[in-house]
Amino acid sequence: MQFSSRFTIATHILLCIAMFEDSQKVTSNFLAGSINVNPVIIRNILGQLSAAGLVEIKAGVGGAYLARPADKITLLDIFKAVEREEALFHFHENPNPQCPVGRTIHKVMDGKIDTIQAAMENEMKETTLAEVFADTRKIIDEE
Amino acid sequence: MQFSSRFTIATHILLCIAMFEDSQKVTSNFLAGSINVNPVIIRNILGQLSAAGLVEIKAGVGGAYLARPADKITLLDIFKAVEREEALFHFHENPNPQCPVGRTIHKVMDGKIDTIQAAMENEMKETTLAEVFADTRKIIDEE
DNA sequence: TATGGTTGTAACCGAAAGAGTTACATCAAT
DNA sequence: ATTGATGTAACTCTTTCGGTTACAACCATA
Repeated sequence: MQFSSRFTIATHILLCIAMFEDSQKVTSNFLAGSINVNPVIIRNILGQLSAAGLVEIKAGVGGAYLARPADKITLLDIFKAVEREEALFHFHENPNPQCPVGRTIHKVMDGKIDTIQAAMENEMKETTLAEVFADTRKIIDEE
Repeated sequence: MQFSSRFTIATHILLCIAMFEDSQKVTSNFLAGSINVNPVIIRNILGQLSAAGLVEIKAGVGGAYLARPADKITLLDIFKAVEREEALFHFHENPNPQCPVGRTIHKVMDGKIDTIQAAMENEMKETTLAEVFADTRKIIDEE
């Protein structure tokens, strides 16, 4: 299993907006060109980012803008905006209650799974879009 | 996206083996009864656990046994045994190299993604089968 | 107010993977 | 040889992702 590419595409979108929103209108077609996917995919992800309050989109006239400063957007915000809301692990639903292991497995494992998921999310919370943007800017300036 | 239920099923399998291997022959049919899925699914996962060196299976006569002590098996061992080997995040493949963001996004994000994945795996490494087994035993004894 | 560039979405398609099942060859102790 | 297991191939069904076309709705502005 893998997370969908929506997370990296969404990050790419936000970086492009941060980089270009002051100098030009950032449309789904413009983003599609940079990311190299179909504009509809961009519009769908952009819609998710908008619903999550990370970007503002000008309907009709076009263009996407950050809805709050880049240092107030973490990778976890991006991740939660584009990944379906659900538990990280799919638990087998119907263990046999007549087996001692079967009727206790959920009690024992649910907490472990939560801890594992929390470890991942805490790590994502550590990095902001502003940091990623600074890294990007640095590499570009060194070229 | 979600991890498949193979991880929780595999953990369930190993707990059953730890619980019952001394008192009875633990076959795929027995396990299928406790987990409440088709025996073929058990055999496939058991095969993965065997390939990873976590269990030994007696062909012909039948029965599965832990290949090493439960305190030497971590949740990460189980996870890696049953999940396809690959990166956690699916990165969009072909960002446009003519866009400054497009040509730097991999350099910037690859490391972040590795760190996130490592955070999850480190957390999984913290818990052993022996601990999960002890928790299970404790709940059963309190019933 | 008509135009034109955008966004928002519905409706598809194909590929891949998970979950489940049946069927059967193979194995090894008795 | 029999018997109860395992190993595995083959198939179905469902869901999701990634991709695409098509088109309605939107709105600044000419």
